[in-house]
Amino acid sequence: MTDNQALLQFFKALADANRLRIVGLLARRPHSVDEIATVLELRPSTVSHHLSKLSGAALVRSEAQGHYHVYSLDLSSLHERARTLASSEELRELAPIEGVEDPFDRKVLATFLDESGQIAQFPIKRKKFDVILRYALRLFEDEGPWDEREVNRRLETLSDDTATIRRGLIDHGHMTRSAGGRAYNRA
Amino acid sequence: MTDNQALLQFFKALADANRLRIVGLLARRPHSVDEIATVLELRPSTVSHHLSKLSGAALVRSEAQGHYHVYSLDLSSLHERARTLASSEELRELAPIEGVEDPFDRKVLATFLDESGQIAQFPIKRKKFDVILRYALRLFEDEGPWDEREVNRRLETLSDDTATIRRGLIDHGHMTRSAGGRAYNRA
DNA sequence: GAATCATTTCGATATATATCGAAATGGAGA
DNA sequence: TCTCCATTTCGATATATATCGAAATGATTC
Repeated sequence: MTDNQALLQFFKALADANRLRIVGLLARRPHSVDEIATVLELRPSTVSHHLSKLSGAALVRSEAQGHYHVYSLDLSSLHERARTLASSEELRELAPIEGVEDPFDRKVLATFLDESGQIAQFPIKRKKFDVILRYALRLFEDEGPWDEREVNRRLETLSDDTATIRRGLIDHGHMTRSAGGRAYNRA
Repeated sequence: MTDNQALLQFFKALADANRLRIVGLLARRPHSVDEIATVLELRPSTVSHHLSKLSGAALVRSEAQGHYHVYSLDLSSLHERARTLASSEELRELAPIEGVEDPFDRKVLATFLDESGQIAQFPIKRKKFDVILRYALRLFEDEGPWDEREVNRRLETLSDDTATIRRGLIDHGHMTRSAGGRAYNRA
């Protein structure tokens, strides 16, 4: 389950009028299935269905007490989601970068690329900068070597500051230079 | 449209994978319908459908630019909802108090009553305290007068502190005493 | 171990809605 | 005014899901 799937499940769990009413009840105190069914005038089986959706989204937790299952609200989960909604960075990650599987890479790219694919800002941390560099390497999957003008031409699709990327690719060992520095190759 | 309906609409708007992706795109920069359709590989009519749902929840706003309609994310609305999720008081209001129509009264009762109907805490502000008192008056809809023991017996369903309510009912003019203070009547 | 009780699961049905193609709309530019 | 273009609306269809009653489950109590 990816983060995005979990977030979707969260919203689906709350996208129902009766489930919102259940959350409202549990926000006051824990309730059993039967109590909820009585107050909301629903069948126990229906309430159980709703609770399983809320539980799947980690919004509620249940504890067995005698014959009853007592459900209570998981506030920490709610607060966590509230933080996501308030964070522009996390929102950007909702639109995944095509073809990047690794979650960390996705997160970094979502943060530092704008939607047109341009690098909005270079990461300071080496590990994150490396993600950008590996992403840039995708532009060089054909047979090398390439001269500096060609390298620049391709890197321009990522940023005006081609020099920073080019230097990074060399310094981080993703590319090597030969022919007296005039020819670039993949490492 | 009540607050709760609006909140439901908000969650429904976000309870779809493609709409979450659209939000992710708009979190980076404004997009036209056609751009979104291209990136997400959906028909423009489908994207338009989604945008109208997001717009109905006040999550996005659109501006006409030439032939294009440019949609952008309404962050203030998102932040507002994030605050709701983090507020236990607002969550409690999701389960309405039976038979109370006035929105202000509902809010006050949701805040100061626990689900068992007990008064969790007495409001300081006179206006809110008055809501509680009017709620307490529901216990006296039959023919009076009632003696103090009877008044207390009924008020016990609301709070152990029957004296505070009883005094409030007199002081705020909802009830009067007669027969030398031994008989209580509705004002 | 048997009976009881709340809860869950299952099967069925009705409603909601995501998606598309086609047609309508409405502005911008000629 | 007429044309063009993106967008929206409409109609149709397929999928998802809310709800219920009945049956199964599982734990507690006698």
